[in-house]
Amino acid sequence: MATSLADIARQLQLSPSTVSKALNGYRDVASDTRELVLRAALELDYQPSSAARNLRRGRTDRIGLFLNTSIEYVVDYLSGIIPGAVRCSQDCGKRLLIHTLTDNDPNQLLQVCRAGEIDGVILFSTHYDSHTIETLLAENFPFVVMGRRIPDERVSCVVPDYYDGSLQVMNHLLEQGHRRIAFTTRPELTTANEARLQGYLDALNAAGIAPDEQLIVETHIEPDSGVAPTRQLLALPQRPTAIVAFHDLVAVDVINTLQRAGLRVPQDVAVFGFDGLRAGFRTLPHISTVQQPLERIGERVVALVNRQLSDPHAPPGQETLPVRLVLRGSA
Amino acid sequence: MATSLADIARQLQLSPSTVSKALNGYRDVASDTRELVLRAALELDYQPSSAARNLRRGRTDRIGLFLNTSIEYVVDYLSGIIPGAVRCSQDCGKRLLIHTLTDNDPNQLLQVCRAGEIDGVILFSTHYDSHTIETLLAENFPFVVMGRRIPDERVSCVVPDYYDGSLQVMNHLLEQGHRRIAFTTRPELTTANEARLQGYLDALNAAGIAPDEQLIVETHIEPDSGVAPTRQLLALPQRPTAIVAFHDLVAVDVINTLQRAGLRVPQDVAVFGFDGLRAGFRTLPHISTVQQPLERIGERVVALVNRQLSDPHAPPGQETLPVRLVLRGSA
DNA sequence: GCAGGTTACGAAATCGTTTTCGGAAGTGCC
DNA sequence: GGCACTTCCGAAAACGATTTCGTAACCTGC
Repeated sequence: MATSLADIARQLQLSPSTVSKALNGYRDVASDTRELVLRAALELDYQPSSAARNLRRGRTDRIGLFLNTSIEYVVDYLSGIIPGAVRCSQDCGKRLLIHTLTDNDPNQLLQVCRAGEIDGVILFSTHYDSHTIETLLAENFPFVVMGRRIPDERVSCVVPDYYDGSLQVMNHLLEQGHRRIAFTTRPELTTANEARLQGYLDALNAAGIAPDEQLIVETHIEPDSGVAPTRQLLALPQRPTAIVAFHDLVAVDVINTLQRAGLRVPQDVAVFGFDGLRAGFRTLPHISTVQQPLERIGERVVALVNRQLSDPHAPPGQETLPVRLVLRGSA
Repeated sequence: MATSLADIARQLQLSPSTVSKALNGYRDVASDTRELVLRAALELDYQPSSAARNLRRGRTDRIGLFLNTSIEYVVDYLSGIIPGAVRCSQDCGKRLLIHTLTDNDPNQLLQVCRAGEIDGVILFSTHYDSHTIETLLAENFPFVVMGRRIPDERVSCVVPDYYDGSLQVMNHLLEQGHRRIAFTTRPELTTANEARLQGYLDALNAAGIAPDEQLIVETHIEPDSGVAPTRQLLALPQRPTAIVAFHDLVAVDVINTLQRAGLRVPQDVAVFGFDGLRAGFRTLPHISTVQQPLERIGERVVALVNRQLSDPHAPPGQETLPVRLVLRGSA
């Protein structure tokens, strides 16, 4: 049986109210008694009942994040985000909790919010769901979308500047003299996708190069899904001298495939990825990439949730964070 | 403001008790009223306050898992475990929550347990901590250790059969005619480590081969940490024809390094990993490995926690799950 | 009609905190 | 001594659900 406030009160011949106030730093307590209480609490390993406290206070000081099917890049991305998010939560006096969804049921998210298990929620781009967002807005529940820009000015979100990243990559390659630059893109139409592709096209355009449709190929992030597109590119009569993958995990496939075909990276073909996940260190050479400020994204996301928590009327924040070219060897 | 039991009660001219009983399936309620209540609850999007319910019931139906510094292989391992763990929790009527530790403070784990935020906890091998375990035992708090055997029969744990896995790998390689087989091991002395090494030695011994100390090298799981040991092995006057890495992520480095040195995998050097993480699909060829039954581990771990929850006097369970050789190309 | 049983509901206690409010004791000042 | 003020503490009311227990009302069978 866990020790309660009443236990301490009984032992010290005090009332629970006084004990509570001593522990919560009310000025309402003599410093002697506070000393006593603190000592007793420490001695008894007292930890206030989270349920009781949450019930009474009407809040939990917890921020939730939902993990759906454990897609590889989600987990990888998540682990990049977490240090920043955890640090920021701590600074705000909150704790970050990762919830698992059974069957990826988006309703569970709403249930958890309505049950008051968390005060605010971070929405991962992969379970963007307009019904969820509408409901959260309607119920006035604090939330922030991470990694995707939502075309609704009432929702807060934090996104990396994919467009600029794409421009940076292209300008770097163009400066190096590359003229035939291939680009892999996702089949789905997301704002991130569009931004990357637009950067690619704009950069080519600015350099006076007409885009070649054969150099734009589609691929997924599944294992090996970058292999076929790479082979396809190599089979072209005039093969590209650089390949920009929309994600580091795809770049891994690209590099492996190139090397398998006897080509040297970056001498024969330069390769770029996006995101700056740890997977980029698992090839030789390491992957040159558009580094997302992962820790900072985690930090800002939590900060925006926290702003909504401390001021219910705070305006939503839509933040675009700068990305950074990291040259590691593959380009 | 969220709707409460009282709101429904007021609307239907009933008492909160009756509403509660209707929602919780007591036989104590006329089926007509139950209908009414259920309909009203649905209509009002009613969700019981988690805090109130937990407080009153003295339990949360939540199982916790703690994520410390997001080490790459931890996250990767975790994502393998989770589907099974989530499924099993759901079957037991529980939910799985992943907690983040600030500053990796093991005390936070105890605090969360004592605060009654969760009913039971899954201890990840990476934060094995004898003080934590002693305390949990002393306070009679349900927990199960995952991935590491604890030399204390009061502790439940679930581990893959590393020893057998090591034997299987070695026997496979020996059958293929390999005689000079290198083995990478971790500097730390863990039971898993010992088991793998023992399997290696026993298999060599059974084949009448004297172990060569030069073929046993130490390495970490950091990016590139498998590179130097591989080069070291290649520099030997008589280089090994097979390399067994203690982890898939190390095997990635090994393969990259070999290929970089112009050697073909598996023709010139065969490579094995351990664990069967997705990283194994990110090389060409894919990594042959000792596949852990990840989903099943997740499932059993939750099942053991749940057993302790439903029967406080259930004996601890120490389960060793069989592993399986998966040949994917690198050996 | 009446004892005994069942059915359907509500009153009230309870879980362990927090927080408001009131009051006793002490202090300072004229 | 009286008044105002501060300091410290406790009583008690919440928070929102669950659960025990009591009790009307209704049935059933003799």
